[in-house]
Amino acid sequence: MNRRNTKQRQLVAEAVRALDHPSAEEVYAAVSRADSCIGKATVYRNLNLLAEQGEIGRVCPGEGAERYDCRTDKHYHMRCRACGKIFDAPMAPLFSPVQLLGDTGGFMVEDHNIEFVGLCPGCYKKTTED
Amino acid sequence: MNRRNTKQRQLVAEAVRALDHPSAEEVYAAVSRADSCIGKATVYRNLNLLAEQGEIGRVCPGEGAERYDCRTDKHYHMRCRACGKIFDAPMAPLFSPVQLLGDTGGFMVEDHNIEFVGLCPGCYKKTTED
DNA sequence: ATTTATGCAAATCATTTGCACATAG
DNA sequence: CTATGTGCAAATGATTTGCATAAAT
Repeated sequence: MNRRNTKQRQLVAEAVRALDHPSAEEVYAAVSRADSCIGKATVYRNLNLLAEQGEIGRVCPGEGAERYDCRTDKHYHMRCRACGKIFDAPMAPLFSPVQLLGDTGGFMVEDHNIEFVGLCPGCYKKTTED
Repeated sequence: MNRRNTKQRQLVAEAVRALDHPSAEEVYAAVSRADSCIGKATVYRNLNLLAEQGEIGRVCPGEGAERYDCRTDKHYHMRCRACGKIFDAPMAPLFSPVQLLGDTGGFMVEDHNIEFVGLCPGCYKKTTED
């Protein structure tokens, strides 16, 4: 399982870094501009691979398609319920959130995520423009 | 839009209450036992309807299919990364989590969710049985 | 009687997989 | 050379939708 450095993989990694919390579809669109022959499956495969290797982050929103993240450090997100866009939450990760839990009944907590949901500036504006 | 009280809707609501954070598929399986002719679309439509009306809760896990919840009060969940099952987290909901946030840059936070991820007792046992 | 709901099948959307061919190391 | 990766099309899984029919009110 020696990973190779293909042009396609590089393009996918670059796209994730250039875009802001893109979906696979958005990465595909961006990468297609540089290499119009690239297959969507290749984009998906490389997103999974880069995420597994810790080179990019993966965001699993409560709603909508997966998104990818150039940041790989622990942080939380805010999701706009109107447009689905993801934003970094301005909040330091909880140091030891497990201390907030009572008796889990034997459930081994390994990780946690916090998602804030609301309206991004653009979508909020639209709701007040009526 | 006067909602009707159909046998199917009752069965779906009962199944959500009888099961523990079931998926739509699990609700369908349970309801099929009482009414073998029920359509899967009817189950989905009623789950959505009951959730919209606040009669049941909906859990959107970071991974895996949506799940439904007899509890409708605010609470957090723990998800087993091995079997996908959802458990209630023994933790009081944060009173005002928005206070934990810095400047959101105009993002209007309306809600938040916390998901703990790990291994449930059963799946943890399996990992140590080797 | 009317309107809301159902069952079925087909459609949709995001993602993965099989396979023959291409290519990085 | 040979394992790893690619492009394509088909498969998958969860959920939604269109439509003719059924049943609550």
